[in-house]
Amino acid sequence: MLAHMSAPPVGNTTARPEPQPRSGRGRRVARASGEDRERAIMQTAERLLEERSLSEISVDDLARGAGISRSAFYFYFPSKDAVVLTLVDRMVSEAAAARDEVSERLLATDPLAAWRESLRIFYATFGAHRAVIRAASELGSTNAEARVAHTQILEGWVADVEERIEAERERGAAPRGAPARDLAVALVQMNERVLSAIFIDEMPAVLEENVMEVLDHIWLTSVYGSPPAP
Amino acid sequence: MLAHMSAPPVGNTTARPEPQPRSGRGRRVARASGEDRERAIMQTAERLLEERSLSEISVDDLARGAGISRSAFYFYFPSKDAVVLTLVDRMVSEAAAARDEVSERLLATDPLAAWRESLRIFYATFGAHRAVIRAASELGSTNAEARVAHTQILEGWVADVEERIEAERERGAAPRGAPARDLAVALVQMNERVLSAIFIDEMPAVLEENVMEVLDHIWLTSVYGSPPAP
DNA sequence: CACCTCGCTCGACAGGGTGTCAACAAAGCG
DNA sequence: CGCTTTGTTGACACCCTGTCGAGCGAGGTG
Repeated sequence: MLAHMSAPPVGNTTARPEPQPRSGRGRRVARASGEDRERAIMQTAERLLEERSLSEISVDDLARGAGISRSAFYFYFPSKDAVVLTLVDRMVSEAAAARDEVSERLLATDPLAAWRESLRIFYATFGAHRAVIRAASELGSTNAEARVAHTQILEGWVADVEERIEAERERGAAPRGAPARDLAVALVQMNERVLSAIFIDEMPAVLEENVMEVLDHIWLTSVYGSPPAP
Repeated sequence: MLAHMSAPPVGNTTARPEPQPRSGRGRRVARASGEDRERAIMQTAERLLEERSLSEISVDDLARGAGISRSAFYFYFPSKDAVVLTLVDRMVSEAAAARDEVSERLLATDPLAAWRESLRIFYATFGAHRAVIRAASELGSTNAEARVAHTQILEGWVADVEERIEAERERGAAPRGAPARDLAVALVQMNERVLSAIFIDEMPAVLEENVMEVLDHIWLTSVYGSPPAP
């Protein structure tokens, strides 16, 4: 394996001589003023990402933005990528919390509303951090750790959706058609793709004012409907 | 705009002092043995991309693989990215030709079969060049020209799908539901995402043996079906 | 045949980015 | 007060990219 890629893997905290116990991705243990600097770095990152893409931002930019030297940056994060990963973590946790709340509230009483509400949760949460979404999708193509995280996140959503589909089939509300797991994967991936296209200002994209209607339509018809006979 | 990104934009052929007339993306006008070298570079690229990601391949690797020096490489292509773009062009043309053939043959007589066949075309064509797909998706996140090309390609497919949906609605075979254009965008993007996940060995992914069934299902239910009443 | 153009090749260079290190400063703390 | 922890820094060693001027060799031209 080559080790000289332009965006090297991050976070193999184990193989690094750490003077202090660290949690997760190179974040220092909570202590004193260093917390401020760390926050400053993350804020700078989020701010710069609103203007340019991740590959157009250097460690130096991040450091200067936070008022420290480039080398000092490495005291707080092992790499530029690690900063983005932290930003993404935060955003994903936010979405997970909101989704759990919806499941709790609607799943048993009104499944159709639960589908719709869940879709709206992701739209709202991720729509509020478009710069982070853009960076995350960029990261996925170069950074192995990012891909692992991405996999875990999707896997969680897929499992949740699969379970709901099975439940609807169980109670006779949805027909047994395509394999539930694979249907779930496809729908989750569609969501991801459709929403990020909108957030990243890709073209073509679904008109933002129609996106919830369209996603509702595809999810509900494919879960509850059967294809036409030939 | 900063110009010091690690993967700089390519192909602005206009702003470059070209000694010879060039067509498209820095490709030389057809002539002598240079053609061989150019092919050698492309072959090397496709071969190396089977093993490592685009960012792990340097211009030097490509040049050495083709038996020339790094500087000589720049005689043939303005950048690493341009090589990939050329590879992608080739693949997309292939898919376009196949799709046109299907439209011609099935669209008027058997619309349902036309949907199914079209899905299979993309699966087969792109599945045959997985390394290129991987590289293309990596390129999209850093290279502006790649994004433009991507947009044009998708826009073409979307227009085609939208037209077919409208036609089915016109003749009363499909219900008028979600806006046809937006439905088309969402479905095309889903395809792209689901298939590349499979080809790139992402996880989670739809099981490859189920993918056609699942895509058929989602396309047909969402085009021909109506969502359940609350 | 001599010449010259032109396609092609190369080494060297300049510039930018990354990650690491040893050394230094300042702030607790026993 | 000395020692450790927490920050901070400049310098260094690399890697990669894109450009340039100079050179080489084969084919056409006079």
